[in-house]
Amino acid sequence: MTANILVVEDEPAIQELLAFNIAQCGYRAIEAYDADGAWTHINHALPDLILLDWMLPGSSGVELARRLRADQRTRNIPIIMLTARTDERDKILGLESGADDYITKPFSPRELMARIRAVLRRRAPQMSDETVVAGGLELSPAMHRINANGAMIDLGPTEFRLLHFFMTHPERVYSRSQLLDQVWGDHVFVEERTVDVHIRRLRQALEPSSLDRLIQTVRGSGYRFSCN
Amino acid sequence: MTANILVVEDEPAIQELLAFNIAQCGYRAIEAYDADGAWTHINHALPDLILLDWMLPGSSGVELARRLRADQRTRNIPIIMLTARTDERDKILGLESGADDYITKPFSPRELMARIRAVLRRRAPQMSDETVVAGGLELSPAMHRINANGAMIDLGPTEFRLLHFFMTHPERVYSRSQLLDQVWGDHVFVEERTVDVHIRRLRQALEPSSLDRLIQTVRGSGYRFSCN
DNA sequence: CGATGGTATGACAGAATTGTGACAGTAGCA
DNA sequence: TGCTACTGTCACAATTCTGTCATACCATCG
Repeated sequence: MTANILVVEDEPAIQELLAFNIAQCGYRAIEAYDADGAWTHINHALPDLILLDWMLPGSSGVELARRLRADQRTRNIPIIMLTARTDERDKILGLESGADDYITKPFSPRELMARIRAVLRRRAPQMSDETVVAGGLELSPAMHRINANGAMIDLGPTEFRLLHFFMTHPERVYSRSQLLDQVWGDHVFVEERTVDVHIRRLRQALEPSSLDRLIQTVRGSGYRFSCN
Repeated sequence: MTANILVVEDEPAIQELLAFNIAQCGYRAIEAYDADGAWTHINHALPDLILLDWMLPGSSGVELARRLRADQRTRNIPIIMLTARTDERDKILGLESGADDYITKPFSPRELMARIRAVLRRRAPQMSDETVVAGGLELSPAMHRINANGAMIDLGPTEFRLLHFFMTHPERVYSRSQLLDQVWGDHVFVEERTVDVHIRRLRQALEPSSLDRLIQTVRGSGYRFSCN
């Protein structure tokens, strides 16, 4: 899973340092030098994480962070703020504006990478765009479409993610809490029984195609998507 | 399975609330009221998770966290920090000192338990997930499935655990009380005869594949799973 | 051969787990 | 702003699982 990290930083030297460390860790760094450049990149492809400098030419990093939080598409992208000062007020402002974490320059690359990993680990896994085929179903994340033996099936966002997870992890039993972690994200706090309800809704949607038995209950353990 | 959670909290009311919720979730709460008490418990038996209050009499929670991280034995025990303040700076400090997660009072028990589960799950991925093969049977804990010469066998939770134990401990006789300890857990109180009933149910499930003779009765001693 | 102690089996009620329909709050959208 | 669709939760129904008996069965031994 190579995550794309958008680095918004106007100083080339630091930009380069960050890019080097990020690449070292197996992630891909995308460079932006101001808020406008950042938006361009974001509109082109949503990054998995944004490393955002507090001081930017034009509009500040905090402002960009606010804009990111206001937009539905970018709302859930984690942000780590970078600042040159140790000014405490900056920390408060940065975190209030929606940043997930915060680090001051000069920082040790090791600490930064540790935080990046922590933030990435915490976020809900991203769904790839590849079409998945399993058990007579064809699911295309890009088009948000499901083809069941020629019939189209419409699902809500949650059921869609749930089915996508099952289709990419077939034949294996997942407990309710594992499903919550994988499909809802491990920072969400909902009742475990909520999973049951969504399983039911998913089965209900698959029923017209007689594919509802693909999702099996394993009493005492959880649920399983089985192609047999 | 039942994880021990050390709760380091000086306020009895909160201690009790935490203990109640932890017990509710099936974990065991161990109580400590200060850093020294915590060390005593830790030296006695390593907990699976530590719930640590930020404000403690004597040395602070952060200090205890640092000490835990410095010690080889306790380095890998996950820590969740509790704090009364909503000051984001504490969050930074807490995470820097080695905590795995962080929660502010007042917290919802549900959120706290969700985090506990998440942390425990991250740290301890399923242990014996490996497929076991013995006596013409193939048992996969991950899929919660049993393959008997191509035929799928469905078992209830108890029979599944029983068969899993037998397959991982073949050719040896176990008494009823040993089986109760190993399969049911050594804290439950059930009649020894109950084992007979579950043995029968297991044999019944294996019968269609003519594999019921794998489980042999040793009169006066117990039962044995034999591959011959 | 019958007595004896241990084991197998079928039935059953209570416990535990899961399925289901309803509902209110919320978020997205026009 | 109002409308629509989606979510999470609950209460209750339906199902399955468990532990315990009572009884039938069997090996062993006097």
